[in-house]
Parts: sequence; structure tokens; C-alpha cells
Amino acid sequence: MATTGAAGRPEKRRAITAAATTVFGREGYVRASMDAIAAEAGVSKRTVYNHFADKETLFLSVALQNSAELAERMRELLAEHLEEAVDVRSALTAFAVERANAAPAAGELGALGRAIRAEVANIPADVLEAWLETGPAAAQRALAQCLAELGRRGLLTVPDPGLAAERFTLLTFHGVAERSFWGALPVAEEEVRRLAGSGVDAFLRIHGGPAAG
Amino acid sequence: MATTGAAGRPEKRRAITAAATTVFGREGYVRASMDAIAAEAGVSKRTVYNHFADKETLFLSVALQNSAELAERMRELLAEHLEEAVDVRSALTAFAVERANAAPAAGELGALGRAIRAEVANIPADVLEAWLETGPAAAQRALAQCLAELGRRGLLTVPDPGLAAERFTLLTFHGVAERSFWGALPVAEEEVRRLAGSGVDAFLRIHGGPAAG
DNA sequence: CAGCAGACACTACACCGGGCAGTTTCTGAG
DNA sequence: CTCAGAAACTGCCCGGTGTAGTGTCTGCTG
Repeated sequence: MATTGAAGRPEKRRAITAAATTVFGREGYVRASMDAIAAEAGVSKRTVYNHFADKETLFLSVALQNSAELAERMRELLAEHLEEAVDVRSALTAFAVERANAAPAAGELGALGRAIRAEVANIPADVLEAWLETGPAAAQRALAQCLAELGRRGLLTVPDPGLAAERFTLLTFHGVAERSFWGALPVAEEEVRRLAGSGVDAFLRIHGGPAAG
Repeated sequence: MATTGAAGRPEKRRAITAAATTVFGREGYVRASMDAIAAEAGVSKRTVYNHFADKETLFLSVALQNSAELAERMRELLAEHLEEAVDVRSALTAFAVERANAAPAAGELGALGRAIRAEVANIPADVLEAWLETGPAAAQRALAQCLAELGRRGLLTVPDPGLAAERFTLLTFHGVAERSFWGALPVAEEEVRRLAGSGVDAFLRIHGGPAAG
């Protein structure tokens, strides 16, 4: 078996998960072959099966690992841009641009998310829930906390932080995600900036300053 | 041969495209098998290949056909709900709910869109562009026109119809689409209504009435 | 009758998962 | 430090399965 325990050399295991993330992200679950993953990891296919029971187990494993990394990256971006913001508009805009550039566009992290979204109907409900919880939902919670703090400091009007976070994500992020098909196609930097700016603009009309309701 | 011309009996051809839409939508491009499509159509596999050169041709063909139908359905919804609206809020809300229920959630139409989004990296650029143009982009244009008309009638403030349509779609539609993974998972009717209502609420704070900017 | 559809077998290929024998790498005892 | 032994890895193999696409003959139908 050796699906989770400390079986095998950890270094090989890491190489395998990294390779699986790359290949699953590039090809999608069905197209990705275990041979390709083994080759990408510089490891014998037999070794892959020493570490992971089967293809599905490997996929779900890297999916969960990936969602945690993605949420972590989100927390970093939040800390970098919003925690000590003074000019809310420019801080939110910078955050939105970096988020849009980092999460779906570039390799690895967001690419695997695309594979997961494509395969969602074939993922066990409990694993999917765990993925949502440690990834997207955690990211949204972190964003909500941050916005609430900005509200407390009087820079935003945030009666419902969860709702505000949802709106911010929709307005500044989903436009880019949709346009790039979650990172499958490139989106010009200029376009990202335009969408983020326009999104922040809309967001601030609803939640900006202590004047709005 | 016989990829597009009027080869074969049109009735069989329709059965094949309908079956392909169903199976591709349910299984995705890679998992869907030509045998399954032939069976679903109640037709021999040989007949499928008499009408369509290969799997990819069949997929792209139904993709384009589907996007046109989707845009048409959108125009119907717009005409039904917004063309003669008097109470903007309730009209927009009703439209948003029906759109969210129709497009991604239910079968056929939106399901194939999910397959296309999953396969986007393997679709020829010109076909993808054509799909975008006849489907999502056309739908957005129709919505923009409608919002512009509401603006002309003084019910909304719409300086840039295209931008307004983009925001409306993001706020009232993408939340549901994301939550249901573009129709792969069911979303409770109540949840749809909540998201649509909250989205319209946000939209009206930006574009509502002649007072806003 | 002419062309299209049906049924069925068939080729060619890719892939998952595992078996096996030999080799490398780590560990721990002397 | 040396060296045996265990554990992990490698490379190649094979079996089973699923699938795209084709060949071919028979039969229906306009």
C-alpha cells in the first residue's frame, strides 16, 4: 500500500508529487499518464506505485497539498499588500493584480486547480469538501478578515466581511480567471490591470469609505 | 470526408449531434467514447464516422452549435424579463435567477460548456475564438444592449454598457457558476436566489437609478 | 437501383497496474 | 572505517482493458 505512511525515500516522494502537479496541471487528469509523471520525476514507474496506490490516490493527494499551498500564498499576498495599507484603493488594486497574475495565470499552482475543476464530477465528495475547505474557502476567509480589519480602521464600510470578500473576488478576480480559462490561456498584463482596476473601482463604490452603506 | 456537407440523412445527423452534446457534456472530451455516443444516438458507430471525420471534428462541431443555442437562450431570457421591465430590481433578480438556473445548472447546454472549458488548451485558436464570439461574447453584447436601453429609459445609470454587463454577469452569475463548478454539482435553489439577490443588490448600488455615477 | 445505415469483427495503440531480477543507497554492528 | 544486510529504486517485462478508426458485407429505403 504505502499511500500515506512514511514509506519510501521522502526526496523521491517529493519529486513525484511535484512532477504529478506539473503533469496533471498541464494535461488534466485523464490525459496525464503515470509513465509521463514518472519520467517527469526522474523516477521509475514502479517507484511511483511504491509511494501511491494508484493514479486517483496520487491525484487527490497532490490536489489537497496544492490547495493548502494556494491558500498560504494568498495569506502572504494579503500580509504584503493589505495589512498595513494606507491608500486603500492602490493597495487593493496592487493586491488584485498580483493575485490575478499569481493564482491562475502562472504555472503549477493554478494549473492544477484547473484540472481539479475539470474533474470535479469524479472526485469523492469528502475529498472535494476538504479541498474547498483548505483552499478556496480558507483563502476567502483570510480575505474577509483582512477586509474586516480595514473596516475597523475606517477605511472601508464592511457590514458583512464574508459578503464583501465574495464581492471583491468576483469583481477583481473572476473576470481574469474566466478570460484566461483559469490559466489555460495567457492574458495580457495590461488587460489584467484594466480588469483589476475596474473591479476595485466597482468594489469601492459599494464598500468604499465610511459614507457608503 | 463528409465533415460538414449535407452528407447522410439529416435526421441521423441530428441524433448524433444531440447524443454527442449529451455524452461530451456528461463525461468530458477525453472520457467520452465514440461507442457511447453512437449508442446514445441509437446509431451504428460506422454511421457516426460517415457524418463526422473524427472525434475532434465532432466535438468542435457540437461546441459551435451549442454556443449559438446558448446565446439564443440568453436573448430569450432578456426579452422575457428585461425588455418591458418597470420594477428594475425585481426584473433583474428574476432574470439573474433564471439565467443561473438555466445556463450552467441544468443539462445539455451548460454541461457542454464545462467540457469546452476543460479542454480549452487543446482547442484550435480559431475555433475557440469562433465559439467565444457566437456564444459568451454574443450573450454579453445582448445583455449590454438591454442594460443600455434601461439606462435610456432612466431606470439605470449606464455610462458604459459593456462594463455594466460585465459587472452584472460577475456579480449575479459567476458566484453560482463557481459554486456549482459550471453545473457539475447541484446548487440549492435557495442559494441561487440568495446569490442572485445579493448580486443585483451590489449591481444596483453602482448602476442603480439616475442618482449614482 | 443507388446510396446510406447496420452489425460485427478487426487493427493498432496507449495506458494502468504489477511482477521480477538486479542494483543502488542507507543503516547499523563489529 | 568496513562491511553485511535490509530497504528502496531501476528497468524491463507482461496481462488486461479500453478506445479510435476502418473494412466489409448485408439490408433497408428513397
